[in-house]
Amino acid sequence: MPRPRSEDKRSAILAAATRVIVAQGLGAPTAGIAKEAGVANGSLFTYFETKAVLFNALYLAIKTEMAEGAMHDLPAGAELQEQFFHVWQKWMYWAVEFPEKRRALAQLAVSDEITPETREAGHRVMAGIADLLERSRAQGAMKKAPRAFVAALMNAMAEATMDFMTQDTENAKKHCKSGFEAMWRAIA
Amino acid sequence: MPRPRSEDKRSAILAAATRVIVAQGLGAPTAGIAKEAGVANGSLFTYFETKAVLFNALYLAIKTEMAEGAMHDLPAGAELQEQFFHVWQKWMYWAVEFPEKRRALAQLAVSDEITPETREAGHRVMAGIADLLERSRAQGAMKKAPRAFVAALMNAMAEATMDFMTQDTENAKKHCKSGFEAMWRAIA
Amino acid sequence: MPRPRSEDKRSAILAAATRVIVAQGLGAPTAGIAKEAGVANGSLFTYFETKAVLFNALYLAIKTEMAEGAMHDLPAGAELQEQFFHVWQKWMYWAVEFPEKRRALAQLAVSDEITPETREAGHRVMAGIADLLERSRAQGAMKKAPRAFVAALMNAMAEATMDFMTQDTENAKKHCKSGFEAMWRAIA
Amino acid sequence: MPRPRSEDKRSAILAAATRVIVAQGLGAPTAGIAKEAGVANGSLFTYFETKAVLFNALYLAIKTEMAEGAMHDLPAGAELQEQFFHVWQKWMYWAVEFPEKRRALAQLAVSDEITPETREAGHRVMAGIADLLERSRAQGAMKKAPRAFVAALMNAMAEATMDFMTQDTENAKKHCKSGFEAMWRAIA
DNA sequence: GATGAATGAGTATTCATTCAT
DNA sequence: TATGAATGAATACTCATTCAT
Repeated sequence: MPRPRSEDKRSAILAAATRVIVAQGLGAPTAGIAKEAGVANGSLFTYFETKAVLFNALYLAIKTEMAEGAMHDLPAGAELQEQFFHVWQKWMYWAVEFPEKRRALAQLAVSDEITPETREAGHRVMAGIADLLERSRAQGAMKKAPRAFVAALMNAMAEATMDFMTQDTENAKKHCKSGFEAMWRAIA
Repeated sequence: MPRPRSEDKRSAILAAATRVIVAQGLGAPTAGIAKEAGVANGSLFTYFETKAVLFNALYLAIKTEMAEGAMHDLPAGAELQEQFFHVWQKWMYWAVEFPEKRRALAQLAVSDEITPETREAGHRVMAGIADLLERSRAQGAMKKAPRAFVAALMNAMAEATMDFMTQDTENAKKHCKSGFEAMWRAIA
Repeated sequence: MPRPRSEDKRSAILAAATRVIVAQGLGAPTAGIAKEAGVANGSLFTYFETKAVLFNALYLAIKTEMAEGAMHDLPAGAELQEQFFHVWQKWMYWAVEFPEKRRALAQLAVSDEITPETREAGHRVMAGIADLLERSRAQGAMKKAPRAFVAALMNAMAEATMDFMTQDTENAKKHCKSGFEAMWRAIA
Repeated sequence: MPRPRSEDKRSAILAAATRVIVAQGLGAPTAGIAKEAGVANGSLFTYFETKAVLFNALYLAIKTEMAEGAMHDLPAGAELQEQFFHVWQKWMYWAVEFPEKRRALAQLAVSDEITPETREAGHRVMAGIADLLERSRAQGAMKKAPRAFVAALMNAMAEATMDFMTQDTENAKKHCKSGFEAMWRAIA
């Protein structure tokens, strides 16, 4: 695919979109995003054909970054539960560190602008986590439940935990652990 | 003695809004909602001052109905876990029976049109479920976690279960039970 | 012409319209006028078929009242200039006493809702003043100018004087006299 | 280097507004003005932020043009009365030549959309005439009257004269002179 | 006659996208 | 390629008037 000249400008637009979406929601004018990014409003459309394309790209970019954050430094040799907890922790702390990205992602996730293809790509990007989950589930209480159901439950619990950690950063560490344990009890 | 304001018409507008929101999202034109309700587009505004007021009213109406559905026929004398499962089941089946209401509610819930007051009222309406949860948590694995965190986890798991049941109605009953058990393990 | 039941209500509407027009201009909603008058919005239309009809009626009512105020107690036996000054004075003081009526009248006068017929009727109502003017003009500096032109000049000067008196009520008496003298010099 | 904002387009919008206001009043839709100007309806708003801003700009533009018309070719060395008559004549003939501009100005002048700042700017633009008037008044019959009052009287008489000249163009010249003389008698 | 709910045409302004420069 | 002016479709809400009660 032919990339437009400046990768910097592309990133600036994505970063600006994140900020603007958090502040004003998905209804925010593209002109505002362009301004925040320091480019002319028409230029936005040389990097992203439509607003929807921009949103899909942003969704995937944030989700990718989140997954990479979570899988970073995975202790491959360790016990399964320990590996999972490591990932969980990185995941949660990424969310606490980049609350704007997470909030933008949350808004994008419920939007009907995000296509099934983009959502599918989002899942693929999370494959590492899904794999851990799969191995944890296989012998546990939910061995008979469909894996997608279990994944949905884990995700839901992860989101709830992130929310709580972000709201009450003082006790973030405690909530992180307690959320993980609840998830592990539920699923493994 | 003019025509009195009609409760029927109010309900028709709420019901129409539900359908239209599911089909077109929150950006749907008020004119479309009015048409779907069979009233003139100006009439919508004699029942709801603004679009935002309509959305807040709808959010609360659906949430109230959902809570009433869940708490219906509660076996007050039974064991705690049994009571909770009863409520859980009614709750899930309400969601399966009225998927449009649930989808509309989900969209409204993430909208920034819904005021904190409305959200607060929504919580009050769910007090019955919150109370059961509270009693379940008090002696269990999460007795030290903040109740709001536990409530958030339960809600998240409930939503995930509803989604799954709605997607795979054939096995709805199984998923309902399995979701409840996971929740109970996690929380009680 | 068949009069509606209550003359009181009709007057209340006219009075309310005066106040509302001053406060909000001619674009003010009929509903607001009705409310100010203490009647239901539909009732306004049993007294005045349309908003334009109401405005025409109000224009004429105020103009009539103004003319009657001006011609009151005319000293029929006196010198022409004295008679004229008497009328001028009454006219100006009516304007100072009822500034709202005058402001409403001013707005109505420039509106294109007021029909030529209504304007014509307004002139007839001012016939007494016009007659004095005519007698004053006939021998004076403007004896060759069309009477309508002279009337227009006098009116314009009268309006300017009223404005000034209303703005600076402290010196109203002085301005009244000075305005009259200027008019007399110009016209007689 | 995008298309620069076009001064022509701005003027076209002002000219179109003049015509449309005369034909339909100040309530005329902006879409109509845009169409008359030959621009898209959104374009109107790149030149004037709101309808009110457009109206204020138009008021000032017409008033400026009128003042410039009146003060053109002022015979600076001549007698005061002669200078004044020169200005008066130019002023009146400007009004006769551009009756639409004058009618639009009259409508705008009574509108409450025109801000005090704009009115103030309008006065400044007429400073040349005000100055002549001031010099004429200083030694005359109205030397003791407030200058604002005298200015108001002159303006009122000027407006009345313009109206009459426009209505009866055949005798415009005569009315022009006769109006001036009346004004001079009244004021100087 | 009185009421106020019902009607639906009407309108300023916004905004994604295009395009002349 | 970058710019920002140009475009015109889209939309919440208002309001004169009508009409059921």
